[in-house]
Amino acid sequence: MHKQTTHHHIHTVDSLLKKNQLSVTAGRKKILQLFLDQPGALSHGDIEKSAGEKFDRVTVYRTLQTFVDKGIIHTIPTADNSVRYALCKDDCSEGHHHDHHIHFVCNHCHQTFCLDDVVTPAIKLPRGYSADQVEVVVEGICRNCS
Amino acid sequence: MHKQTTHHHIHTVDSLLKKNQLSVTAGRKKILQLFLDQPGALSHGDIEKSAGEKFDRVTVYRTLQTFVDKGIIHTIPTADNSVRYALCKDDCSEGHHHDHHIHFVCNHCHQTFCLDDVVTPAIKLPRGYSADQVEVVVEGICRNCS
DNA sequence: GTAACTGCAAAATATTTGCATCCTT
DNA sequence: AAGGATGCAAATATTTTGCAGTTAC
Repeated sequence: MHKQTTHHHIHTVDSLLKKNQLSVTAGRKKILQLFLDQPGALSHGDIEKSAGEKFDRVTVYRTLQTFVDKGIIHTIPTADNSVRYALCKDDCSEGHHHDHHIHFVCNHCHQTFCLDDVVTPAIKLPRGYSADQVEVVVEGICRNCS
Repeated sequence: MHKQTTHHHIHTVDSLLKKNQLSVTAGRKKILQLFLDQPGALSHGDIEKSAGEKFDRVTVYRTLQTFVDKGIIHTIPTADNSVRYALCKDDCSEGHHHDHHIHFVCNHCHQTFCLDDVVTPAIKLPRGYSADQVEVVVEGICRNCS
């Protein structure tokens, strides 16, 4: 007699994908795991040349877009051209991102972090303007580099 | 006897270029004038297909980069891929941008504005982090569209 | 089995570089 | 006249699209 196991292993990655009605595929699992394995944000290039893995460029584009659409990850605005993605930890849903935390770009190690504990401040806009979303990106030196 | 005139006409565009030790060329004047002529931000594409003008693509790239380097314009961080530029109205200098205003992206007309009167709020960072610059981008509906 | 996902090829876009020519100072 | 700026050609890089084969459910 062998030990009973549930037939669905509740890996975090799997459940995240299932929760969003996405097929659980090897590629998606690996890419999502990359986000979970580190605290920062990842660019398309980071993922494509990820250690040991060899992801097809197109699959990475499509996977990232799918994750953004589903509210699993979000893009981070940066003054330079680069597009970076980070896990959504707030209550994002399909078509609606609600990231109320700020983003921090370290000028030393060049990593990007979501500071989940720092809430975006209220902005007092001039008459006539109304805000849907406020994005804050702070540049400076991160905890690891200071 | 004729009225005395200075031999350097103080056109805004000319003086801006001279102040930054740049040769005053037709292309630079026209591109800089585009920024002065409207309140929003411009993308590379906006400039290239600017009404009536036909700018060489490469010249636009080089001119924008030159202006950024000199602190005449600055890039605006956006969550989507697009790169947009706006005039620096603060005290920017070569190699150091100091834009303390916020940026506003209208979800209706899709224009980007610098709200010069809205100062970026102070952000209280967690211990260990230090800030060099704070970028705020607000998305919503602008005055003209509301 | 069927719909969804992936990988390859290739198209479409965007950006950079080299160099000869032209313009500003 | 000399150095910088421009325009063209072409090299690179980035992103999108189509389609046939594969995989998840």
